Amino acid sequence: MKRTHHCNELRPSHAGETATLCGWVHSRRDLGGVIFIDIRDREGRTQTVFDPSDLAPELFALAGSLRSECVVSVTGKVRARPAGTNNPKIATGEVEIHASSLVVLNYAEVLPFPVDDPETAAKVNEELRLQYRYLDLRRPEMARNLRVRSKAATATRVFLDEQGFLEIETPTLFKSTPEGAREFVVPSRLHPGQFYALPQSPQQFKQILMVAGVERYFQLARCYRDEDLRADRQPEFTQVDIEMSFIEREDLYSLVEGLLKRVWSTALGMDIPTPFPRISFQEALNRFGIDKPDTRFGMELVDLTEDFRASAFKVFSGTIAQGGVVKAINAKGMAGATQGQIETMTDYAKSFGARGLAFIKVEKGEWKSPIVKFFGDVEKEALRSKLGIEEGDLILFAADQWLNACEILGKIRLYCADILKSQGKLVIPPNRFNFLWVVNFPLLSFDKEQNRWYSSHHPFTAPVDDDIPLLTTDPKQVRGQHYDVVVNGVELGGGSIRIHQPDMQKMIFEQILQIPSDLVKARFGYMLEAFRFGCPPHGGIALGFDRLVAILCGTTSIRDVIAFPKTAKGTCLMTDSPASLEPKQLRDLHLECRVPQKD
RNA sequence: GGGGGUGUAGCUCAAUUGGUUAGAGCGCUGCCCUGUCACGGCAGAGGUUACGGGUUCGAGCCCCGCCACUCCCGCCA
Repeated sequence: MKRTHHCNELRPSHAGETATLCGWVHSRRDLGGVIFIDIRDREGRTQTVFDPSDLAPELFALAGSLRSECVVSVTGKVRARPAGTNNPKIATGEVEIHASSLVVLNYAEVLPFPVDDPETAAKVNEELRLQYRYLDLRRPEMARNLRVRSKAATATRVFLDEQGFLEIETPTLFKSTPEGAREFVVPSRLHPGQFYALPQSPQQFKQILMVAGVERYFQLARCYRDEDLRADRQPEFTQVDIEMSFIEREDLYSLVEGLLKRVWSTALGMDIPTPFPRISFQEALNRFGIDKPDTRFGMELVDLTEDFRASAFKVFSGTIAQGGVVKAINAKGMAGATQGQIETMTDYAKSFGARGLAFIKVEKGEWKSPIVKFFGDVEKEALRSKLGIEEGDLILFAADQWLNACEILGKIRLYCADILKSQGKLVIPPNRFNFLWVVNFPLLSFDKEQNRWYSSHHPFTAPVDDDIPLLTTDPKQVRGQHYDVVVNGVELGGGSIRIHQPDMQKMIFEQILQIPSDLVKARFGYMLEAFRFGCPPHGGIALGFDRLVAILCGTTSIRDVIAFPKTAKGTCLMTDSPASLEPKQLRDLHLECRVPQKD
């Protein structure tokens, strides 16, 4: 049975050699007199031929009894195929194995769905694919995704090792830190009534490792968040977690640029240009209406506030008088938008608290709009020149406070792009990767309901040095030393330079975030204490590894790049988890369930 | 927690306004076939229309409930 070659290896130069292939029956073509069986393994597939004229009848019958996905070992002489019978579709298409022996290592029952035909298999209900994940993963596209993931992980480790980083594991049994994401909780048998929590990220450990003098740490860290799922969010996911001492922001940018350059080159053979453009949070919102802009297409937001400050159209001028702004985008080629599409966009606007959505359709040389009659000639001319209005355009307006107006149009911009893509009017090459850094986020945001400030990112983020005096006088204006790396409108990761002075950290916790002193001590006391014993300045980043691999693989769902993902309700259809416990297990854990146990 | 979509043969899908025995392709089973590679030909089996109620002379289709999958909002420091 010993395998001599894999199924993507044999070429005409091997003719005359005896070879043994092991793998799955990909397809069987029984012509009555001669049987062709394609053997598939992880690398590819190779045709074998069973010819009754030189085979024992039992062996020929055995070949005839095979069906799809049986596991076999076939031995025979490699030979060039007869003239005119080459198969140019596969790499081994010029040769075949003239079988002299066949061992059936295992039979396969009829499969619940086909794995041999990519077009059919790709359309199979995901529920079924998840239930029989081991079959789904046999499909070449899924096998390729696993391989890309492995390549990306290895490239990451090699690159960071070259850069002097140590890979260090941190605990997955941690404790609850109620800020941030909801946590998965693990009961303790040895400590009745006490619980571990699975970490939402190794944030605190990696900072402690800097205090420990590690200087350069990384980990492909599994993280856990008990929040609702999305196509790009799973309850357990993997981060490339990085932390470095004695650095400033620029040091980290160039490290991550080098890392991503290496990953793209290893996984896709592509050179991505570095350094990445930098854009401030302010500019990202002003131009794209979102803090993770997709810059692969234009349709940028245009500010019209000054043009409408004195407008007769009170909806605009009134908003401006109250400190708001008027902005617009030009969705080129969307004048034919349907009533339903306009309504969807209006609903977006309303979900942000706007009263409605103003628009102009430019059709047959006319500006069709419920509001254009309120505009003066100067205003119309400003629109025409600033927005570059032409036949077939759809202009969409937002008049609101700055952030709201930006976010409304940002949402609509992406919606319009999707429509234009589906109509073929906007074409984005699949190998286009627009990386950029978004920087200078506000350190703090205000929670109106609770009447207090909270960290935009997390409470360990250092303020920009120049803004430190503003912490007590004008917190809103304080910029954080936080950065996000974005590609094609996807937030790939984020991080920051951390606070390394214990006094500053304590001040942020207690005075700015208004966390009571005793709570700070209970939750973060060990950290503040650590900082007092010689903490180097440090910073880091966490990259969403699943998202990164999904982008490399050209898919929008990270389920396609995770071997055994959870469903949208957080269950595993293959293993049927989560599941109930035996009463004894509950007793051992000192737990009582108030919900009837499902079997 | 909220909103949208889907659920019909093993798989992918169809089924006019609520109307006869729920169809097709692939797969599967049997027979035939010595150069196929989406092999081909002939024949055949296969259905609790997710599930539970209701309306109706009659429900795959309409109504109510429920389950699963999925997308989005909230949520994800």
